[in-house]
Amino acid sequence: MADTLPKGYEPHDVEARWRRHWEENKTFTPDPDAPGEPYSIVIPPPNVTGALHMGHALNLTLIDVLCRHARQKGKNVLWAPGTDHAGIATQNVVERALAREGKTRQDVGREAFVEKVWSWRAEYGHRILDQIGALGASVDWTRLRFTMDEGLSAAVRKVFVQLYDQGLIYKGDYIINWCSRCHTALADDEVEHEQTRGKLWRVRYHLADGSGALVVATTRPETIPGDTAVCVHPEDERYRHLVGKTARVPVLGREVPIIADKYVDREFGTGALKVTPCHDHNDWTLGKKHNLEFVQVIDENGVMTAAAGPYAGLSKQECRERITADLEAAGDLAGVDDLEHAVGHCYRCHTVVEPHVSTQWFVAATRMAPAARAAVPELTRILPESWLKTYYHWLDNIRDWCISRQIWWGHRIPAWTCKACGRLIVAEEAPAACPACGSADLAQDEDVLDTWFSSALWPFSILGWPERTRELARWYPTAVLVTGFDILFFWVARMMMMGLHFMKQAPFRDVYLHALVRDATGRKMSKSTGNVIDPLSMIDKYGCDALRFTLTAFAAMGRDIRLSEDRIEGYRHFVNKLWNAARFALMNLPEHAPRAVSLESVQGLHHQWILHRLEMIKLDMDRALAEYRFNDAAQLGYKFLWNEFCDWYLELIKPDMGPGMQAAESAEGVARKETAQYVLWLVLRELLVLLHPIMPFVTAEIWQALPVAAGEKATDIALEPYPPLRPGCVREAEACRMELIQGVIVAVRTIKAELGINPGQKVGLLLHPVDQAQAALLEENRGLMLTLARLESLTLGADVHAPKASASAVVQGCQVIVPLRGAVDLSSELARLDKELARLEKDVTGVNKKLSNESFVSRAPAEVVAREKERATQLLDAKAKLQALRARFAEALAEE
RNA sequence: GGGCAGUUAGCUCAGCUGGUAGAGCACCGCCUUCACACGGCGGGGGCCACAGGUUCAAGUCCUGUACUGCCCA
Repeated sequence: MADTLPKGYEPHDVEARWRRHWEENKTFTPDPDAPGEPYSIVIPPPNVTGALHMGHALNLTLIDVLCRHARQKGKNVLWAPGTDHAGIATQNVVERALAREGKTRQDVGREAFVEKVWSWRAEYGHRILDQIGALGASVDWTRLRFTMDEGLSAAVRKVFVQLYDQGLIYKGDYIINWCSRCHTALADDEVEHEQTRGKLWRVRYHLADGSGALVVATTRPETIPGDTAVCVHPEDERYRHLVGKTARVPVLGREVPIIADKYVDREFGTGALKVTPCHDHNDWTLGKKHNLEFVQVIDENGVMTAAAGPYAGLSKQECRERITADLEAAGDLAGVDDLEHAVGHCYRCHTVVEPHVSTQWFVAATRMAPAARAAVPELTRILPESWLKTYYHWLDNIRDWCISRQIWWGHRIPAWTCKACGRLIVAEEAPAACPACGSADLAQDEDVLDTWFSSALWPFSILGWPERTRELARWYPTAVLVTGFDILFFWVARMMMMGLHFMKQAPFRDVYLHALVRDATGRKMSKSTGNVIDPLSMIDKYGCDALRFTLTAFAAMGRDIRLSEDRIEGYRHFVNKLWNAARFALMNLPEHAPRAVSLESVQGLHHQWILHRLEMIKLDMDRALAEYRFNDAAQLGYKFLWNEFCDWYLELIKPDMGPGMQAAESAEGVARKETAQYVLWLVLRELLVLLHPIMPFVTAEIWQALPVAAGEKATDIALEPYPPLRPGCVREAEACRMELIQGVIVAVRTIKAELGINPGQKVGLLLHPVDQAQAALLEENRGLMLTLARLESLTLGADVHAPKASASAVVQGCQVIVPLRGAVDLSSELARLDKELARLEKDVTGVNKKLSNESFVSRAPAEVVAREKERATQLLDAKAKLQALRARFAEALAEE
């Protein structure tokens, strides 16, 4: 007997030990010059000061499954880890910490503040990395990157300068989304629209010539001072006569033109729109188009400007209240309605976003998008395909990307203005003097870049670009990007643009978008709802492998995952099952690896069967993972281990193993035992390798406990190749024969259970086989049935007849008869037979209906018809036999 | 308003290219069988949202309806 394992699997020590082993041995650090097809994945970099949440756990688990599987397939795998500086989010965290000391970032100053963020990062930055390790992620820690690293920052500057020189980055006035709390611009997709209950005010605008008025509808009366036009639909009969006239802005009295544009929705409100170019995106477009005046009435703090006249100095909210009161007093408020409408919020702090005109930097995304669009699906596949349309739609309607942020934490924009002559200088390094006038009095742009700007370079910047490194040559483009669909725009599309532009190759062959992890009732997990399930406490409680298996098993393409703690607990049982199967194996294996036997010619139906099943699983699991069907891969492993390997195979080999069982100490008995040991050892080993990508720790632990050849040392399962295929072990016929044996065993168990016979009580069994071949098969495998059905005797042959008082069943045409004695409730057997007969009857009717359908027989494929006919024959045979048995039994009952 | 998903057992979900509806959990019996009670054996439970259509055959393909969710405006 080999080493033994503790009775229950205890993940803590095991996980810690293997983590250390893999890190110390640099197991997952690949050599760029090593052979093997390159396979690389970049980590979606988490926020450097963040903490691991369930979304990360899902993402990392799926990537890890792919990477470990790719290694098994002999690929040269690089999984590069790293973190993101997360500009706004990190700055907010540090600002909050300052606020606790009663200070603002302005109090400490820019330089000191940035220092503070760096020390914050030094203190908390390792937390998320440690958590990635705790999840078992097989990343290459030697290639850890951070978006603010010197190398990556240099890449950012180089990209910025090149794009600027190519005219793809420009500076300009534009209406952007402004968060007055974060005090910064936000990109379009950083604004979250939420249905909000608001009001729709109907305000009367008098015509300047005094000839009347028109009523305009607005959700934001505080912007009235900024109005520079009133707009109606050109075909709107109600207003057509007014176009070209002039209206007075209520309260302020300023005159503005009445214009016509098809943009106006005639159905909405009154069909007349007030135009405030500085405070609404669509109005901005209208203002540009119609050459309107641009009047800014709200500043970047949300306070009314001098241009707002009597309302100057008020907050937006105060202004709204005052102005509506004033309108009412003047009799120009025509009405107020409730309205449900979408209001933009900052995705970081949830403050209502204000459209705001200012000078910002932009990437000409409109010009870079076409290449990113054209790359899909030819160069890059997006999976599930349902996201294709969304990707196209976004790129087709893209606006230029605002990349400047008025914060301090991030890559400072590499642009300087000469204070002497006003010349703008864009350069990778700070220039010493102005190239135009020679002045050394240069001021660097105060803004930093959008975090996603550096993230967009991630697939090549972390490989060393712009240096022409071996890593870059070897691992770009990457094999697949695995990420959540929520950052398809933020990140994926932008990496596509940048990768195509700078590398001339799309950054990934595949993009696999996984679902969001939700709570058991389908709600998004969030701290405010208090429904988060913390992955680390789950690992602590149930083990990492249980969590990973759960996430993998639920990762069906295109669907959200509803997670609850008891699911994880459930899969812990699975981990434990594997553990105990291994314990059983160890108790029955020799000290050293069992002597090999030829698997292709192995004797014993149960061995042939399990080897056949193993071949099927290898093929199916490989295919499932190649197609990102993670849930199928998990399911295959689960069912094979539990329902085939444990439930049947381990039970079937017990007679081969044990002393006192059939395996006598004869030469034949020894041979049987050795065969069983070898097949058990081999199947378990290969099964461990198959499960390893999903459950790295428990499989590693069991693997090193299994016996190896004398003089050899246990290897690391993480380095094991995918089990080789053995076409010679594929045996459909034997698998079908095994099903007969299993069917007989189940029939006996069912009879016992339903007639109230204790499962442990041994009974006699009579079998009347359908033919000679079946008889031989049953005879050969009588030992299996004796043990698993718990029989005291087994008689089989064509001359076997059922005693009147016996329970019975039919399996593959074979009559299964259990003579009854003692205190057995006979009526329940009659009920059981009737139920079985009814079931058969239903099936017979169904098949007959098909077969009697003329067009089915003539039109369906011949093989389908043949299969149905075969089925009909079998059903009728079974029915006839069962009816005869029932008749005999009924007689017995009558004689009682 | 536009787009995309989803609707299958009490719950959570699988069902790829149409051919006998599945799993896990929950439930009901029985079992301290020498790997595992985090276990074993057996069992009940579904007009596959609704209405049409294509087909010999539809959970699966098409059209429409009704809810639910997400994204975009």
